[in-house]
Amino acid sequence: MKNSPEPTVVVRRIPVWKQLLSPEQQIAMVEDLRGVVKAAPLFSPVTPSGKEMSVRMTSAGKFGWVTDRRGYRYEPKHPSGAPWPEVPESVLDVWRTVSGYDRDPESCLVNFYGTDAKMGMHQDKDEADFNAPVVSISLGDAALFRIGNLERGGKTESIWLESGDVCVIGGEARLLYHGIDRIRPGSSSLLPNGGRINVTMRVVT
DNA sequence: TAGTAGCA
DNA sequence: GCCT
Repeated sequence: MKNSPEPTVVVRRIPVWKQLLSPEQQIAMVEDLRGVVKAAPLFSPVTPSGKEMSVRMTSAGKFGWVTDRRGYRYEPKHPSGAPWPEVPESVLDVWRTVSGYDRDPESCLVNFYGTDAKMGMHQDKDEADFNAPVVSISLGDAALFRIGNLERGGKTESIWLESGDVCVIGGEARLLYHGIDRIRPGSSSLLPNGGRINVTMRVVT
């Protein structure tokens, strides 16, 4: 992969590389992610308030992000008790290309969005060190990504993230509220059954 | 409040 | 899209 290319666009201090991954790289990554899901099956997380999230998720790496009535946190094992699988090399390559960070990620969260899935506005703040960025990879159907402010409320900006796009949430943007408003069904043929995969990598400790 | 529904 |  190219070394530290310039981002295509920057939205609210979040750099976005459109089509950083070629179609061939996207296909290979999806194949790697199928291996992750086989070892650590997708589950439907429940928020601390007891509501089921519309995305299904799993993780790879040393820690995986989970939520249930006990709260949001990183855990060293899948809810089944099995250890999380290794982060695929294809995914790590993206981190090393765009993160600008020395340490490798300790957590790789894999979120699957069906046609109707959404993600409400939130901050990523379950990590110990906000100096490390969050790197996000989009695969499959396009998603409307909304970026807000350091506190709830106020004006927001949106951008469509398409298959192969990568963005980095770091620096001054690290704690911005953000979310996914909707998925555009049929916008990609990468996933035979449609939907979107979002892969996010983080340093957790 | 990593949620939802309702109205326009 | 805006509101909560």
